[in-house]
Amino acid sequence: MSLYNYLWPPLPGEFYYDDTVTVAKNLLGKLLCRSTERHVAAGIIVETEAYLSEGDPACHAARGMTRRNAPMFGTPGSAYVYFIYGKYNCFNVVTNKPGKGEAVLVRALEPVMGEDLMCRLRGGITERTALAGGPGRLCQALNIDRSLNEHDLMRPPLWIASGGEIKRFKIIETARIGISRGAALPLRFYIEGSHYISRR
DNA sequence: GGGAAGATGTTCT
DNA sequence: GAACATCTTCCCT
Repeated sequence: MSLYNYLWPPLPGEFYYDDTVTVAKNLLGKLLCRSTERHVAAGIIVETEAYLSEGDPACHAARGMTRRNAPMFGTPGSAYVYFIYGKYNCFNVVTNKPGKGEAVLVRALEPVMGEDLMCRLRGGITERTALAGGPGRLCQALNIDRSLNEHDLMRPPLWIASGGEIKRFKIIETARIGISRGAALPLRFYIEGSHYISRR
């Protein structure tokens, strides 16, 4: 148990056993925390997308379980990480109920700690808005890859904490980004006015 | 500030 | 063999 896990205790498991749209909204303003041997990096979640098992053809689980999407059917509060476009990883949080096949894609962070580490992992990029603004970027910045599949997000080296000190904000709902099927559904959520989201 | 195009490799059909 | 929950670079206005 690291010092930072004590300072930023993980959200309880019940948080994730809820309607996936509700969890996607509730994750906004929370802290995604990553520890390594020597460092801790963390950022405020400012943008998410919900992927549903019913009526949502864009969801990886829409056509049943495969080897890739199996972690989506696991325990709410565990990680689903997949590899995309030959280069990038995307980080999701499993939600709802075990076996349901739903998840929330975390799309953007506002860096709050360990920016030096994020900068290095991102190949020297220094603009704060580009460090973790985008699902592929935030996985690079926090060194998240498929080895963290099914990781329990109540424990280091990757956990989600309450961002208790974050002030009130309004949630904007839009269509999701980068998909062809189910593209009209309003399942993307972000913090109004945030400069750190992936796209306007 | 925005649009187009190419890179890249795993997964599923 | 096609699709893909993306990013970067390059060129345009």
